[in-house]
Amino acid sequence: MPTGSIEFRHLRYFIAVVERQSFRRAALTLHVSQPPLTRQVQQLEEALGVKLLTRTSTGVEPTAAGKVYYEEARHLLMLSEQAAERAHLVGQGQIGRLDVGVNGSAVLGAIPQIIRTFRSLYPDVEVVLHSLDRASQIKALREHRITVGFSRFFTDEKDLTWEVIQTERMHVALHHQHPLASRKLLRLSDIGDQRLILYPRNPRPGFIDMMMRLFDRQGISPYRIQEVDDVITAVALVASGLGITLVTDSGCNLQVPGIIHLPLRKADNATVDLCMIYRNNEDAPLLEAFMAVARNLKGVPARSESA
Amino acid sequence: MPTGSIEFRHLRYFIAVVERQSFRRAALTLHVSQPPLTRQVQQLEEALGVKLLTRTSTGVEPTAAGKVYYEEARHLLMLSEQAAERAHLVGQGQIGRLDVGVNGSAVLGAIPQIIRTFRSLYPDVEVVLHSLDRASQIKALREHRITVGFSRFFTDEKDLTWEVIQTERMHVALHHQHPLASRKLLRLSDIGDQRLILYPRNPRPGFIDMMMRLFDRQGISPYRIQEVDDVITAVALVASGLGITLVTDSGCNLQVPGIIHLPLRKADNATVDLCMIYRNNEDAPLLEAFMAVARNLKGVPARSESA
DNA sequence: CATGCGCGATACGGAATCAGTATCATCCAA
DNA sequence: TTGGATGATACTGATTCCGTATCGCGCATG
Repeated sequence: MPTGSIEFRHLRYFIAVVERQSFRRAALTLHVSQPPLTRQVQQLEEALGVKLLTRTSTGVEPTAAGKVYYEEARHLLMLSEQAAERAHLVGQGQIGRLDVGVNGSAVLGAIPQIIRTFRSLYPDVEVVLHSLDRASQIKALREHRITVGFSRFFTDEKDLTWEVIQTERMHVALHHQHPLASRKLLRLSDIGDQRLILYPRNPRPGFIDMMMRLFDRQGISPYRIQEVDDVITAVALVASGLGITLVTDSGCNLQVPGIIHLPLRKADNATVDLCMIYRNNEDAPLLEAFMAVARNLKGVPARSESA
Repeated sequence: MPTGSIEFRHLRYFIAVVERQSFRRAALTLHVSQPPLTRQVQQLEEALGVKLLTRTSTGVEPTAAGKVYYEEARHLLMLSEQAAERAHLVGQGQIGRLDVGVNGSAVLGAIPQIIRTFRSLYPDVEVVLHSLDRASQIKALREHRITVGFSRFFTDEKDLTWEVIQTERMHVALHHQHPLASRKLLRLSDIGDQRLILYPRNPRPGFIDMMMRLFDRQGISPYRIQEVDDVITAVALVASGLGITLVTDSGCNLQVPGIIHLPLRKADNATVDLCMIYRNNEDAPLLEAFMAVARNLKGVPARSESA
């Protein structure tokens, strides 16, 4: 039946007294006078209902219970310091866990480099990747299952913020025996009548719709379009000579035998963004650190990874 | 860089606020007003150098650091309670460790029963037996390696106390074909001229010297004495027909084929004590409990263990 | 045997801390 | 727009804690 509440002060004082085997000597190291030590240890003994020290004329000696509680008290103080240290580090974003939502196709781009750079700067942070499409990322953000998401574009949401991390130019991927393969540069009008393989089929609106808007802006109406699930399928079909497709800078990393990539002329503005989305007013140091890394990679071409 | 000292109060308040997700609700359960909670949590945040809670209009929510520290704080409070409980139990003598010094020959007597009874009363106390001769027990007591020792007798020491636990009568162990084997009762004078096997050879003074004093008191001078190391060797020699020996009540437990035990008449006062020794003014609840058990077994014949 | 020295325990006054009351700024909902 | 709830703040009273002075006690020493 504990009378008063035990506080860390009791433990600190008791430990000092045990270690110095004397109230007076402990008082010196603690920079307090001796009476408070006597009182605090008395309070501790009363709270525990056990005599912790045997007072002799030459000093003090812990009882059996005192020896046990001494070890426990030291352990508690150590754990308290560790807990404070841990909380501090988490607050600084030095340790912890960061859940990132990534879109299937965007993973090929700047994301690997962002994550690699982040992990080298914060080696004690666990980065968990969640493969989620755009809508799922927004849902996961609202449910706090992820802290940040990546996709090609986002719609405005009142509780979320998104920003463009990177803008990539589009390239045409075609078979090396294709009639256009000898060109150095292509324009959108060059491929309007080609058999176009676009992706992904879902979710809509998506990359396909962005491209269609680009064509539409120039009065071009592609009429031979095949929709597939992902960029890899598209490239595989191109390698089989079934048509041509459009890939980003980073999509060019997807090297497949028999396929060549030709840039589209700048004037066509055939670009696609990589966007990052997160909750408004999120006070997460890890997110701040991660966003700083991501923003620093702006403009760094995803292709120039010297492999 | 912690400004003030963290106390358990900070942890208790913080935990309540996190669990109730509100300063006001936490104040109700803690039976304090709301402002102290605000201040204590602020102090905690300042000491840790981290914001632990995000204050919203509907209540509070822990930050990443807050979640981590909440778990740590709960753990710390739990450990503190456990430490208090443990120290209390140790103080009550309910748990702990008791180191007992035993003498080789005395182990056959009341000691097994004492320890068995003690262990059934205090099942969570670890009883450690140390096989030490008389001098080693005294040394071990002074060095706090054991808490209590057992032997046949002790010399007075200013820092130690000893008391008689049990007094056993001596019996004569002899071969069943021995000429005296037909008797019901023997007197010391009957065996003065017999071939006597006594023990232990070391340390001196010991059991042999006690017996010799007994004979001397009656003007008997045994002249055919063989000293061996221990009671077991002595009994083995008796079984081989090489002489007779003297054993205690408990020594009769050492049943060997071909050997019979005959009591010595009471008038000869052929008895031997079992003594217990411990440090003066020892404030060890375990020792008190153990001594209580040992004293209660006084007069209980060691032989009457219904096997 | 007397005495000095060191130890922890105690008494009391002042300082620091804490808790309680009243109030404010803010946000959300009706 | 307004009412209700939230946490933060200012100020005052109460509690706790600490420091100085002193006591009683045990042990060593002359």
